[in-house]
Amino acid sequence: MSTNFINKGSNMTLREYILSLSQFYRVNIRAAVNASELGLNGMHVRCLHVIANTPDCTANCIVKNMGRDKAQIARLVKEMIAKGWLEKHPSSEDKRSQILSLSASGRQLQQKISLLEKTIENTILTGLSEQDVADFQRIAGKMLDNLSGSVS
Amino acid sequence: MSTNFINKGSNMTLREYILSLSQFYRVNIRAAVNASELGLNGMHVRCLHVIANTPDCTANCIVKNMGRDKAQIARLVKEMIAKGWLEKHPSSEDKRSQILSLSASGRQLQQKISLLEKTIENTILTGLSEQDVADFQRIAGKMLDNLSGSVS
DNA sequence: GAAGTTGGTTGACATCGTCAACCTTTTGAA
DNA sequence: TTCAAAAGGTTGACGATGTCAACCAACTTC
Repeated sequence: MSTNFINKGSNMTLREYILSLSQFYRVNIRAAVNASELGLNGMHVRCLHVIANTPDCTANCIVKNMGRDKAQIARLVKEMIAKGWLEKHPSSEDKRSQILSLSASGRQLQQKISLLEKTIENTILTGLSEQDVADFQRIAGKMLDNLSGSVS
Repeated sequence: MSTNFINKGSNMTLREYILSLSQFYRVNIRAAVNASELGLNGMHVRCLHVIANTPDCTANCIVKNMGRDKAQIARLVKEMIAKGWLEKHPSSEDKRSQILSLSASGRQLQQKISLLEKTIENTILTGLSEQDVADFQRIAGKMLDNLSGSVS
Protein backbone atom coordinates (compact mmCIF):
# COMPACT_ATOMS: atom_id res chain seq x y z
CA MET A 1 0.00 0.00 0.00
CA SER A 2 2.79 2.38 0.76
CA THR A 3 3.98 2.14 -2.82
CA ASN A 4 0.76 3.83 -3.85
CA PHE A 5 1.00 6.33 -1.08
CA ILE A 6 2.79 9.06 -2.91
CA ASN A 7 0.39 10.35 -5.42
CA LYS A 8 2.65 12.77 -7.19
CA GLY A 9 3.71 12.62 -10.81
CA SER A 10 5.76 9.65 -11.81
CA ASN A 11 4.67 7.41 -8.94
CA MET A 12 1.06 7.26 -10.05
CA THR A 13 -0.30 3.82 -10.76
CA LEU A 14 -1.45 2.80 -14.18
CA ARG A 15 -5.00 2.82 -12.89
CA GLU A 16 -4.60 6.40 -11.79
CA TYR A 17 -3.25 7.51 -15.13
CA ILE A 18 -6.10 5.88 -17.00
CA LEU A 19 -8.82 7.24 -14.74
CA SER A 20 -7.31 10.68 -14.22
CA LEU A 21 -6.75 11.25 -17.90
CA SER A 22 -10.35 10.59 -18.74
CA GLN A 23 -11.62 12.55 -15.77
CA PHE A 24 -9.61 15.59 -16.69
CA TYR A 25 -10.65 15.21 -20.31
CA ARG A 26 -14.28 15.12 -19.29
CA VAL A 27 -13.95 18.07 -16.96
CA ASN A 28 -12.38 20.09 -19.77
CA ILE A 29 -14.87 19.18 -22.47
CA ARG A 30 -17.82 19.71 -20.14
CA ALA A 31 -16.55 23.16 -19.25
CA ALA A 32 -16.02 24.00 -22.90
CA VAL A 33 -19.44 22.76 -23.97
CA ASN A 34 -21.13 24.56 -21.08
CA ALA A 35 -19.22 27.72 -21.87
CA SER A 36 -20.49 27.54 -25.45
CA GLU A 37 -24.07 27.45 -24.16
CA LEU A 38 -25.06 24.76 -26.62
CA GLY A 39 -27.54 23.26 -24.15
CA LEU A 40 -25.88 19.88 -24.40
CA ASN A 41 -25.07 17.42 -21.66
CA GLY A 42 -22.58 14.58 -21.79
CA MET A 43 -25.04 12.04 -23.10
CA HIS A 44 -26.13 14.37 -25.91
CA VAL A 45 -22.53 14.80 -26.96
CA ARG A 46 -21.80 11.10 -26.94
CA CYS A 47 -24.97 10.32 -28.84
CA LEU A 48 -24.21 12.91 -31.52
CA HIS A 49 -20.79 11.30 -31.90
CA VAL A 50 -22.19 7.84 -32.36
CA ILE A 51 -24.77 8.90 -34.89
CA ALA A 52 -22.31 11.04 -36.83
CA ASN A 53 -19.93 8.11 -37.07
CA THR A 54 -22.27 5.20 -37.63
CA PRO A 55 -23.79 4.48 -41.03
CA ASP A 56 -27.46 3.50 -40.82
CA CYS A 57 -27.49 4.19 -37.13
CA THR A 58 -30.37 2.72 -35.11
CA ALA A 59 -31.15 3.08 -31.42
CA ASN A 60 -29.66 -0.35 -30.97
CA CYS A 61 -26.35 0.80 -32.46
CA ILE A 62 -26.23 3.52 -29.84
CA VAL A 63 -27.11 1.09 -27.06
CA LYS A 64 -24.26 -1.18 -28.09
CA ASN A 65 -21.75 1.58 -28.69
CA MET A 66 -22.41 3.39 -25.45
CA GLY A 67 -23.06 0.28 -23.36
CA ARG A 68 -26.27 1.80 -22.02
CA ASP A 69 -29.74 0.54 -21.31
CA LYS A 70 -32.15 0.68 -24.24
CA ALA A 71 -34.73 2.55 -22.18
CA GLN A 72 -32.25 5.32 -21.50
CA ILE A 73 -31.23 5.56 -25.12
CA ALA A 74 -34.83 5.58 -26.30
CA ARG A 75 -35.52 8.55 -24.06
CA LEU A 76 -32.35 10.33 -25.05
CA VAL A 77 -33.08 9.90 -28.73
CA LYS A 78 -36.67 10.99 -28.24
CA GLU A 79 -35.48 14.15 -26.47
CA MET A 80 -32.93 14.95 -29.13
CA ILE A 81 -35.47 14.47 -31.90
CA ALA A 82 -37.81 16.82 -30.01
CA LYS A 83 -35.00 19.37 -29.84
CA GLY A 84 -34.58 19.10 -33.61
CA TRP A 85 -31.07 17.70 -33.50
CA LEU A 86 -31.90 14.28 -34.89
CA GLU A 87 -34.11 12.91 -37.61
CA LYS A 88 -35.42 9.43 -38.06
CA HIS A 89 -36.48 7.46 -41.11
CA PRO A 90 -37.85 3.95 -41.46
CA SER A 91 -35.25 1.26 -41.91
CA SER A 92 -35.54 -0.74 -45.09
CA GLU A 93 -33.86 -3.67 -43.36
CA ASP A 94 -36.02 -4.04 -40.29
CA LYS A 95 -39.49 -2.65 -39.66
CA ARG A 96 -38.84 -2.45 -35.94
CA SER A 97 -36.07 0.07 -36.44
CA GLN A 98 -35.64 3.67 -37.45
CA ILE A 99 -32.50 5.04 -39.02
CA LEU A 100 -31.27 8.03 -37.05
CA SER A 101 -29.32 10.87 -38.56
CA LEU A 102 -28.24 14.35 -37.63
CA SER A 103 -30.49 17.18 -38.71
CA ALA A 104 -28.94 20.35 -40.12
CA SER A 105 -28.85 21.89 -36.65
CA GLY A 106 -27.54 18.62 -35.25
CA ARG A 107 -24.69 18.76 -37.75
CA GLN A 108 -23.92 22.32 -36.73
CA LEU A 109 -23.82 21.22 -33.11
CA GLN A 110 -21.56 18.32 -33.96
CA GLN A 111 -19.18 20.62 -35.79
CA LYS A 112 -19.02 22.99 -32.86
CA ILE A 113 -18.28 20.10 -30.56
CA SER A 114 -15.55 18.90 -32.90
CA LEU A 115 -13.88 22.28 -32.74
CA LEU A 116 -13.97 22.24 -28.96
CA GLU A 117 -12.56 18.74 -28.91
CA LYS A 118 -9.81 19.68 -31.31
CA THR A 119 -8.86 22.56 -29.04
CA ILE A 120 -8.61 20.25 -26.07
CA GLU A 121 -6.71 17.72 -28.11
CA ASN A 122 -4.18 20.38 -29.01
CA THR A 123 -3.84 21.19 -25.36
CA ILE A 124 -3.28 17.56 -24.54
CA LEU A 125 -0.63 17.21 -27.22
CA THR A 126 1.43 20.23 -26.23
CA GLY A 127 5.06 19.25 -25.94
CA LEU A 128 4.56 15.73 -27.24
CA SER A 129 6.24 14.46 -30.42
CA GLU A 130 4.52 12.62 -33.22
CA GLN A 131 6.37 9.54 -32.07
CA ASP A 132 4.98 10.00 -28.57
CA VAL A 133 1.48 10.18 -29.95
CA ALA A 134 1.96 7.15 -32.14
CA ASP A 135 3.38 5.25 -29.18
CA PHE A 136 0.50 6.28 -26.97
CA GLN A 137 -2.01 5.11 -29.56
CA ARG A 138 -0.23 1.82 -30.09
CA ILE A 139 0.07 1.11 -26.38
CA ALA A 140 -3.43 2.27 -25.54
CA GLY A 141 -4.74 0.20 -28.42
CA LYS A 142 -2.99 -2.86 -27.05
CA MET A 143 -4.39 -2.14 -23.62
CA LEU A 144 -7.87 -1.87 -25.06
CA ASP A 145 -7.46 -5.15 -26.88
CA ASN A 146 -6.36 -6.74 -23.64
CA LEU A 147 -9.28 -5.27 -21.68
CA SER A 148 -11.91 -6.22 -24.20
CA GLY A 149 -10.71 -9.78 -24.29
CA SER A 150 -9.01 -9.41 -27.66
CA VAL A 151 -12.40 -9.48 -29.31
CA SER A 152 -12.25 -5.86 -30.40
CA MET B 1 -15.64 14.28 -39.99
CA SER B 2 -15.04 11.45 -42.36
CA THR B 3 -11.56 11.00 -40.95
CA ASN B 4 -13.21 9.92 -37.71
CA PHE B 5 -15.61 7.69 -39.55
CA ILE B 6 -13.70 4.46 -39.36
CA ASN B 7 -13.75 3.50 -35.77
CA LYS B 8 -11.53 0.44 -35.98
CA GLY B 9 -8.20 0.03 -34.25
CA SER B 10 -5.48 2.37 -35.35
CA ASN B 11 -7.80 5.03 -36.72
CA MET B 12 -9.33 5.85 -33.37
CA THR B 13 -8.98 9.42 -32.20
CA LEU B 14 -7.02 10.35 -29.14
CA ARG B 15 -10.30 11.21 -27.44
CA GLU B 16 -11.61 7.76 -28.14
CA TYR B 17 -8.54 6.07 -26.74
CA ILE B 18 -8.69 8.10 -23.55
CA LEU B 19 -12.40 7.58 -22.97
CA SER B 20 -12.53 3.95 -24.11
CA LEU B 21 -9.63 2.92 -21.94
CA SER B 22 -11.21 4.29 -18.81
CA GLN B 23 -14.63 2.93 -19.72
CA PHE B 24 -13.30 -0.55 -20.27
CA TYR B 25 -11.28 -0.29 -17.09
CA ARG B 26 -14.36 0.67 -15.15
CA VAL B 27 -16.47 -2.05 -16.71
CA ASN B 28 -13.85 -4.60 -15.76
CA ILE B 29 -13.32 -3.44 -12.19
CA ARG B 30 -17.05 -3.10 -11.57
CA ALA B 31 -17.61 -6.66 -12.79
CA ALA B 32 -14.78 -7.93 -10.60
CA VAL B 33 -15.98 -6.08 -7.50
CA ASN B 34 -19.56 -7.20 -8.06
CA ALA B 35 -18.42 -10.77 -8.61
CA SER B 36 -16.59 -10.64 -5.30
CA GLU B 37 -19.85 -9.69 -3.55
CA LEU B 38 -18.14 -7.10 -1.39
CA GLY B 39 -21.23 -4.87 -1.41
CA LEU B 40 -19.27 -1.95 -2.79
CA ASN B 41 -20.23 0.51 -5.47
CA GLY B 42 -17.93 2.74 -7.46
CA MET B 43 -18.05 5.61 -5.01
CA HIS B 44 -17.20 3.32 -2.11
CA VAL B 45 -14.17 2.06 -3.96
CA ARG B 46 -12.96 5.51 -4.85
CA CYS B 47 -13.48 6.76 -1.32
CA LEU B 48 -11.57 3.83 0.16
CA HIS B 49 -8.73 4.66 -2.20
CA VAL B 50 -8.59 8.29 -1.20
CA ILE B 51 -8.66 7.57 2.51
CA ALA B 52 -6.08 4.79 2.22
CA ASN B 53 -3.74 7.12 0.38
CA THR B 54 -4.26 10.40 2.19
CA PRO B 55 -2.64 11.11 5.54
CA ASP B 56 -4.99 12.87 7.97
CA CYS B 57 -7.86 12.54 5.56
CA THR B 58 -10.89 14.77 6.13
CA ALA B 59 -14.18 14.90 4.24
CA ASN B 60 -12.83 17.95 2.53
CA CYS B 61 -9.81 16.03 1.25
CA ILE B 62 -12.19 13.57 -0.37
CA VAL B 63 -14.29 16.38 -1.86
CA LYS B 64 -11.21 17.91 -3.44
CA ASN B 65 -9.69 14.63 -4.60
CA MET B 66 -12.85 13.29 -6.17
CA GLY B 67 -14.14 16.62 -7.40
CA ARG B 68 -17.54 15.94 -5.85
CA ASP B 69 -20.10 17.94 -3.90
CA LYS B 70 -19.57 18.07 -0.14
CA ALA B 71 -23.14 16.97 0.53
CA GLN B 72 -22.57 13.81 -1.48
CA ILE B 73 -19.32 13.04 0.26
CA ALA B 74 -20.82 13.66 3.70
CA ARG B 75 -23.51 11.11 2.95
CA LEU B 76 -21.09 8.63 1.49
CA VAL B 77 -18.79 8.87 4.48
CA LYS B 78 -21.72 8.60 6.86
CA GLU B 79 -22.87 5.45 5.08
CA MET B 80 -19.43 3.89 5.11
CA ILE B 81 -18.98 4.64 8.79
CA ALA B 82 -22.36 3.00 9.42
CA LYS B 83 -21.15 -0.06 7.50
CA GLY B 84 -18.09 -0.21 9.74
CA TRP B 85 -15.57 0.41 6.96
CA LEU B 86 -14.40 3.80 8.19
CA GLU B 87 -13.59 5.37 11.52
CA LYS B 88 -13.40 8.99 12.46
CA HIS B 89 -11.46 10.87 15.10
CA PRO B 90 -11.40 14.55 16.02
CA SER B 91 -8.84 16.61 14.17
CA SER B 92 -6.32 18.36 16.32
CA GLU B 93 -5.90 21.00 13.62
CA ASP B 94 -9.47 22.07 13.14
CA LYS B 95 -12.46 21.41 15.36
CA ARG B 96 -14.79 21.43 12.40
CA SER B 97 -13.10 18.39 10.93
CA GLN B 98 -12.82 14.70 11.66
CA ILE B 99 -9.90 12.58 10.58
CA LEU B 100 -11.14 9.59 8.63
CA SER B 101 -9.36 6.28 8.48
CA LEU B 102 -10.03 2.72 7.42
CA SER B 103 -11.29 0.35 10.06
CA ALA B 104 -9.89 -3.18 10.17
CA SER B 105 -12.69 -4.40 7.90
CA GLY B 106 -12.18 -1.37 5.70
CA ARG B 107 -8.55 -2.31 5.32
CA GLN B 108 -9.52 -5.86 4.42
CA LEU B 109 -11.86 -4.49 1.77
CA GLN B 110 -9.17 -2.22 0.43
CA GLN B 111 -6.76 -5.13 0.16
CA LYS B 112 -9.30 -7.20 -1.72
CA ILE B 113 -9.87 -4.34 -4.10
CA SER B 114 -6.14 -3.97 -4.62
CA LEU B 115 -5.88 -7.61 -5.59
CA LEU B 116 -8.68 -7.20 -8.12
CA GLU B 117 -7.04 -4.10 -9.52
CA LYS B 118 -3.72 -5.84 -9.77
CA THR B 119 -5.36 -8.64 -11.73
CA ILE B 120 -6.87 -6.17 -14.16
CA GLU B 121 -3.59 -4.32 -14.42
CA ASN B 122 -1.86 -7.56 -15.35
CA THR B 123 -4.47 -8.09 -18.02
CA ILE B 124 -3.91 -4.59 -19.34
CA LEU B 125 -0.16 -5.09 -19.47
CA THR B 126 -0.20 -8.39 -21.35
CA GLY B 127 2.16 -8.21 -24.30
CA LEU B 128 3.56 -4.80 -23.39
CA SER B 129 7.21 -4.25 -22.57
CA GLU B 130 8.53 -2.34 -19.57
CA GLN B 131 9.59 0.35 -22.00
CA ASP B 132 6.05 0.56 -23.34
CA VAL B 133 4.71 1.00 -19.84
CA ALA B 134 7.28 3.63 -18.98
CA ASP B 135 6.47 5.46 -22.20
CA PHE B 136 2.77 5.30 -21.53
CA GLN B 137 3.27 6.74 -18.07
CA ARG B 138 5.54 9.49 -19.31
CA ILE B 139 3.19 10.47 -22.11
CA ALA B 140 0.05 10.18 -20.02
CA GLY B 141 1.75 12.20 -17.31
CA LYS B 142 2.56 14.93 -19.81
CA MET B 143 -1.02 14.87 -21.07
CA LEU B 144 -2.29 15.22 -17.53
CA ASP B 145 0.01 18.14 -16.89
CA ASN B 146 -1.29 19.76 -20.05
CA LEU B 147 -4.92 19.16 -19.10
CA SER B 148 -4.61 20.38 -15.56
CA GLY B 149 -2.97 23.57 -16.68
CA SER B 150 0.51 22.56 -15.55
CA VAL B 151 -0.50 23.23 -11.99
CA SER B 152 -0.33 19.59 -11.02
C1' DG C 1 -13.61 42.30 17.52
C1' DA C 2 -16.41 41.87 13.53
C1' DA C 3 -17.10 40.29 9.04
C1' DG C 4 -16.19 36.95 5.78
C1' DT C 5 -14.95 32.27 4.71
C1' DT C 6 -14.85 27.43 5.37
C1' DG C 7 -15.93 22.38 6.97
C1' DG C 8 -19.57 19.61 7.61
C1' DT C 9 -24.76 18.25 8.07
C1' DT C 10 -29.26 17.89 6.37
C1' DG C 11 -33.49 19.01 3.50
C1' DA C 12 -35.43 19.17 -0.88
C1' DC C 13 -35.55 18.23 -5.33
C1' DA C 14 -33.57 17.36 -10.02
C1' DT C 15 -31.29 14.19 -12.91
C1' DC C 16 -29.84 9.83 -14.28
C1' DG C 17 -30.11 4.85 -14.55
C1' DT C 18 -32.40 0.31 -14.32
C1' DC C 19 -35.88 -3.17 -14.52
C1' DA C 20 -40.16 -4.74 -16.14
C1' DA C 21 -43.99 -5.08 -19.14
C1' DC C 22 -45.54 -4.70 -23.54
C1' DC C 23 -46.10 -4.79 -28.72
C1' DT C 24 -44.40 -5.65 -33.23
C1' DT C 25 -41.10 -7.77 -36.05
C1' DT C 26 -37.54 -11.00 -37.02
C1' DT C 27 -35.06 -15.29 -36.46
C1' DG C 28 -34.24 -19.99 -36.22
C1' DA C 29 -35.45 -24.66 -34.83
C1' DA C 30 -38.44 -28.41 -35.63
C1' DT D 1 -43.91 -24.02 -43.25
C1' DT D 2 -45.04 -23.09 -38.59
C1' DC D 3 -44.39 -21.34 -34.31
C1' DA D 4 -41.66 -20.37 -30.22
C1' DA D 5 -38.00 -17.62 -28.97
C1' DA D 6 -35.46 -13.59 -29.52
C1' DA D 7 -34.91 -8.86 -30.63
C1' DG D 8 -35.90 -3.56 -31.47
C1' DG D 9 -38.14 -0.07 -29.41
C1' DT D 10 -41.61 2.42 -26.03
C1' DT D 11 -43.25 3.56 -21.64
C1' DG D 12 -44.19 3.03 -16.52
C1' DA D 13 -42.30 2.88 -12.14
C1' DC D 14 -38.97 3.40 -9.00
C1' DG D 15 -34.19 3.42 -7.18
C1' DA D 16 -29.69 5.57 -7.31
C1' DT D 17 -27.00 9.51 -7.78
C1' DG D 18 -26.09 14.38 -7.93
C1' DT D 19 -26.86 19.33 -6.85
C1' DC D 20 -28.27 23.44 -4.53
C1' DA D 21 -29.59 25.73 -0.46
C1' DA D 22 -29.81 26.65 4.34
C1' DC D 23 -27.68 26.27 8.50
C1' DC D 24 -24.25 26.15 12.40
C1' DA D 25 -19.78 26.11 14.39
C1' DA D 26 -15.12 27.05 13.70
C1' DC D 27 -11.55 29.44 11.47
C1' DT D 28 -9.32 33.37 9.01
C1' DT D 29 -8.66 38.01 7.74
C1' DC D 30 -8.69 42.84 8.31
